[in-house]
Amino acid sequence: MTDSEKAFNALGDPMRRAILEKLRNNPLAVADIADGLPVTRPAVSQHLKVLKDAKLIRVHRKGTRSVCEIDPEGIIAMRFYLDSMWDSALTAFKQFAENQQENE
Amino acid sequence: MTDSEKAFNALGDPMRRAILEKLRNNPLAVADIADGLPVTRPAVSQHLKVLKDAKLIRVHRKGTRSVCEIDPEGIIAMRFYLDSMWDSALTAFKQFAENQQENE
DNA sequence: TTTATTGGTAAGTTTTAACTAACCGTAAGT
DNA sequence: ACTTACGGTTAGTTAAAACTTACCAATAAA
Repeated sequence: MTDSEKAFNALGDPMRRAILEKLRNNPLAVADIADGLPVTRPAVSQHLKVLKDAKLIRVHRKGTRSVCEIDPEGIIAMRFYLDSMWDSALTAFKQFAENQQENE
Repeated sequence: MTDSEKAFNALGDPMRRAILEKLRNNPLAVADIADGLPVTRPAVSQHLKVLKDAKLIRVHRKGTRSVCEIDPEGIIAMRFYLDSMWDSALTAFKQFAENQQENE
């Protein structure tokens, strides 16, 4: 499975998007992420594993704490996929317009 | 729910990504989309509903056929979200670097 | 060396969503 | 008018994945 596939799978879940939102402005420890969310800390821990595997976050130990921050790599992978899709769509529209003109 | 939220939910599913891939280069009718996919046509029909609601595809009737094509609007919504996330991440990294320098 | 703090993991349950089978409606063709 | 092609919808089933509880390991503080 490619990075972008993993990333799309990961961000398909609203809770994981909420987690990523929490990390938008600053790195946070796991407990801080879980705080305020309507799920238990183990659930958050499992989500973090998925986000990490999709390269949407990076984690580094700081004593007993696991500090999480956004990883640009996953974001880039998704952007690349979307840009490619965007280009294809534009090309398809252009071709369609040309075909229309032919059949006039 | 916002457009980008719907779009992320929609593309979270591999089958829906496969469907979008099929539409990458040209519009297709429902049966043509279902052809080759390992699921039944009704399943595809339900996926198309989700994709349409997320503004990732547009559908227009042509006789008895429903012709589907990529809708740029949903793509744009996701790109916008990712760009915003990207900006935040960069700013956060910059701030972190500055804080590091202070504490030297 | 005890005692918190922090967080990862496993087992089992619950919930969600993907899927199929069956059915119906509409438009074209004969 | 009959028939075929094309697709949307519903009900019910199945499969996936999100979640909780319980437990354990590692670090830091007392």
